Parts: sequence; structure tokens; C-alpha cells
Amino acid sequence: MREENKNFFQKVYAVAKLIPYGRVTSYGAIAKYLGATRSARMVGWAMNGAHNMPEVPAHRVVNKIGLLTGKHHFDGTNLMQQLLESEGINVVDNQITDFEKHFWDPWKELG
DNA sequence: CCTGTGACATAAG
DNA sequence: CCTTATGCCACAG
Repeated sequence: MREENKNFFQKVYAVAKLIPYGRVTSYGAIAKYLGATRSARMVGWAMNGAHNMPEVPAHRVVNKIGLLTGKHHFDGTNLMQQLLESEGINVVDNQITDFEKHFWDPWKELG
């Protein structure tokens, strides 16, 4: 594994850590910020490895429509939803309500 | 080196 | 609105 490859993961983790409390973002947004707009899937893959990263709020990362597609990767079936709701984010049917309102775009906020 | 896979995104039917 | 198909790219085996 080349260091650059690791850097990709580190970037993903770094951006995820920057997500403010009560905010959420999308895989695509992070991918875009990393300069790999079409590698949104890799962000998800990186999130898979983020389980060892307690400081990485993977639950704040959802797909572009605010759907909790990755909830199955958490312990319980609704843990991800509970975490989001605990941050003041309403989730209905695995989907974040007022997603745009809570959306946090790293490209916009950091770039 | 090649194949399979993935927590996505977009387009088409 | 639904399902399929394709692109994308890095990682794991």
C-alpha cells in the first residue's frame, strides 16, 4: 500500500472529523473535496475502515439524499438513526428530514 | 496481475 | 416511482 493511498483514507477521516455536531454530509461531497468526485464509493469504503476510528462520526455521512444507506454497518439496526437523532437530526424511514438544512458541504465550508 | 467488491452517483427504461 | 445498467477507483484476496 502506498502512502498516497493511505492519505486518501486519512483525508476521508480528516474531513469526517471536521463535520460539526448536528450536521451531516454526503459521500459524494467528501469525495469531491478529496478531488475524487467519482470515487464516492471509496469514501464509503474508507468509512468501513473508520470503525477503528472512534473520532470519526461515520453516522454523519450519508448518501446525497440523506438516506442512511450505511446503517447496516452499525451494531444495531437503528443505532445510526439514534446517534443522529441525539444530535437533533430527525430521521424518518432511514432518511434525514430537512437534509439540506443539516447538510454540511466540505467543499463549500472548507474550500 | 486479475477478479471481486463496495456505506455512491447518474442515466435510462 | 421502480428496477437495471454503467462508470468510477481504490482495496482485498
